[in-house]
Amino acid sequence: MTELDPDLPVTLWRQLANVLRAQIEAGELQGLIPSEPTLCQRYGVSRATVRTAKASLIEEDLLTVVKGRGTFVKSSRE
Amino acid sequence: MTELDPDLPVTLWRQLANVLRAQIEAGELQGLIPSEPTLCQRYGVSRATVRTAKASLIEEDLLTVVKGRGTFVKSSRE
Amino acid sequence: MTELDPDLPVTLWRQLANVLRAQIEAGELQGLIPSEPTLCQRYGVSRATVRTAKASLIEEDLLTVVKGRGTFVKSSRE
Amino acid sequence: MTELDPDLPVTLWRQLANVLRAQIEAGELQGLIPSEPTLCQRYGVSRATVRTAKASLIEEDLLTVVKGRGTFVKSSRE
DNA sequence: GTGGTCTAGACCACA
DNA sequence: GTGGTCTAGACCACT
Repeated sequence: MTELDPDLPVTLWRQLANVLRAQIEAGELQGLIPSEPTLCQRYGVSRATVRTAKASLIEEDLLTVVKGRGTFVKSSRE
Repeated sequence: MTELDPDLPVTLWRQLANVLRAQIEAGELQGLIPSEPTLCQRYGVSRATVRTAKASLIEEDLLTVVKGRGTFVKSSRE
Repeated sequence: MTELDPDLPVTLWRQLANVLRAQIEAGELQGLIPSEPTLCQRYGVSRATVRTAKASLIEEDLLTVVKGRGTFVKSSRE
Repeated sequence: MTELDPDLPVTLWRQLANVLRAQIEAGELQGLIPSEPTLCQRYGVSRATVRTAKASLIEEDLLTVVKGRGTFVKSSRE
């Protein structure tokens, strides 16, 4: 599993966004992505970090959120 | 049909309650109101949202429930 | 699919219970069984018929109900 | 620990409200009460059940909520 | 075939 | 890391 490094001169949320973006572009992450608590545990970061990383990917139009359902990788990708 | 907007800064159940209240006051909704599953479909929300909206209108004394029969607009309205 | 016959001198719910019991004993029905509305559609019977059939299988200790989750085939079967 | 019984002819949320009310009146529950997920685990119920129970105690003016902080036993009790 | 209760778990706003 | 809102869908009691 890709690890995040708090000692890098890059914010944790940006590292996490990079990791997730890479997984999406590699097709490893499709459809419904893991929940926020799951991502917190998996990458050992706080909820705020996960949310900021997700917000940045939503801004990039890579993710979309459905309230009460979860967060999904945008399907309109080729 | 009145639409609900998940992006408004007011909860969905409150929007739904407002819509139903307006229909009741306009006399468009009388007697037996549509069932909860029907309201779910019509407004694209979950049953919990429908129930919360209805609970608020019952609290306002606009609706009344008859077990096993359905929910009715209070007749003591002029 | 096994069909139920309203013209038989056996109640529908008993026919349905027999069908389900056979499926359980054949191992075709395991774990979570279909919901009540699904069974209604599949066998073309009313909700009451499904519930009576299920009640009889629960009485026989073949099924167990978990509120809010569903109905399960009893695992303590060998 | 007080147990809740799904088989009693009283709803789970009402049983839970009764338990919490008794603890408050006995002084066993003071200040910040356990979080909703904690109460879910402790009493083996869903969050919706916990929330309904809490809503009834808030209605009774036994509890008060501070957004983002938690739920507290009303201090104006002697 | 209605409303009543419940489960499981998601994201959101706020501190 | 809390409570707030929401989704999806189960069984139950009653008519």
